[in-house]
Amino acid sequence: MKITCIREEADESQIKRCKERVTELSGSFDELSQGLELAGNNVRLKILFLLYEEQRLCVCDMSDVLGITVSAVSQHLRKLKDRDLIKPRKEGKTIFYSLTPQYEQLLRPFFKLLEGNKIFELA
Amino acid sequence: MKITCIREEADESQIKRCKERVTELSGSFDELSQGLELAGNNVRLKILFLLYEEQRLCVCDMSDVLGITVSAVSQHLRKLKDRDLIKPRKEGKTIFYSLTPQYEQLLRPFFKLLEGNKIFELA
DNA sequence: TCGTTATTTTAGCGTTTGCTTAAATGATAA
DNA sequence: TTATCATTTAAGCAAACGCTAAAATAACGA
Repeated sequence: MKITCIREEADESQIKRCKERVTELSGSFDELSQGLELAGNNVRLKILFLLYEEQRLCVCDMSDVLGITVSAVSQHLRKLKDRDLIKPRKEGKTIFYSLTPQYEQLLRPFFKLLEGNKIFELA
Repeated sequence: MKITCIREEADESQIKRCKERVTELSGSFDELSQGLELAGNNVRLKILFLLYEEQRLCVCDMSDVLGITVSAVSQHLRKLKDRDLIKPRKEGKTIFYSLTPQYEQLLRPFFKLLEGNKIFELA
């Protein structure tokens, strides 16, 4: 496995700078990429957005809205919960999920775009 | 497969509202989730951030910086290019990649957080 | 207690991902 | 042309993903 590519005209100082940057921000890359990976699934993005608009929903209703089994939704919710994107709150028989404040804030720019159906206007 | 969950206390109007929302924003969910999925990979997030900070880099240098083979980097770049997150530009023997303006803009909030190593401050 | 309701967990499956190695382009310079 | 450099593509594989169906919890009410 040849990892190091030595271009003749490579800018060594740039490469060094980048390597240092990647090292020092390593933890942030891990944290953020794991969050984005969760939001980067079609079903989970819908769940997150619906929680943004509706404040709270239970597994049962999400299953109905999204047209997949309760079990499938529950498995998505576990992933989101494990990484603290959402939190559960029990009320009577039912468990309602909500966005955590920090991810509501982090993802707000995207929710705003979705809200206005403005995603395609990027292009 | 039982998709519809009828809770006794379900808010039918809320469910109806959510279904309509999911339907009308369907295209935006697809578009955005596909973009986030790409940014939600550790290696690709680093690539995108490095392009944000350095303006342009070639496969060869990224391979060096990230410590994976040129081939692996090239395969990530293809995915990013296919969805218009980045664009190639040939200069001499070398192909330099840059962020497209629309995704530079879309992802800027995250780049700003990364820049200051502020991801953990979310919690 | 026994059902019933809401949810989670387990098992299993087909598909997709990300990587490596090796082969294939493409383009430049001798 | 041939050789070399930069990059991409193909093949193959182990691991992860997302789903369903079925079993397991958990908690409430008759």
